[in-house]
Amino acid sequence: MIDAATGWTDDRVELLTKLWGEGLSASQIAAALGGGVTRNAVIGKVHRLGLSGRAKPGQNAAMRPAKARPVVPTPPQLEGGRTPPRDPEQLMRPTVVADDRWPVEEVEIPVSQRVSIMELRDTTCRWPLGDPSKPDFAFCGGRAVTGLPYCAHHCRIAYQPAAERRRLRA
DNA sequence: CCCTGATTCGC
DNA sequence: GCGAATCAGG
Repeated sequence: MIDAATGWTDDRVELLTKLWGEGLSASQIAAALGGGVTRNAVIGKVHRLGLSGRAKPGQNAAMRPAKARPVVPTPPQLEGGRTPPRDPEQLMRPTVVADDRWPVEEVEIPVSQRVSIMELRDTTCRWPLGDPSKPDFAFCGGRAVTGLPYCAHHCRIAYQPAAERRRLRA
């Protein structure tokens, strides 16, 4: 194990810096980082890094009053209306984790809370589940992190730390 | 009540 | 260095 959850590893700091620079709020970044990191931890780190004092509070794309279309950061797959793989099994398991040995907690998504596209609210996690071409297609339906399209769990998957092969070499 | 970042201060 | 608690605010 590579002390991931403990302390700020290079890639976590990297992601923090990147997302902060993109204007995401501390809580949003905390959700993306996962590992029990709180927004306070993020803010504290931001200050220690001297990243504080961002441009303008509220000018962030992800925080703006969602008008026309909500900003969808990094859908691992299924972007656009494109229908990627035909294999339902693959769709059910967005293995974005790929080569990373990132400790993404395996949390089962309660099928019971899944919602259809009609039931999506702005605070509903839009993580796609299932085959879009089939009737059983639905979305995660969890409580999305404010300003982001996904719940905390799916944020961790959507916002993976920059692939750093540097350490992977080990 | 939801959220925001800023600061303090014991660890 | 870290982050919970707290503060000040929207």
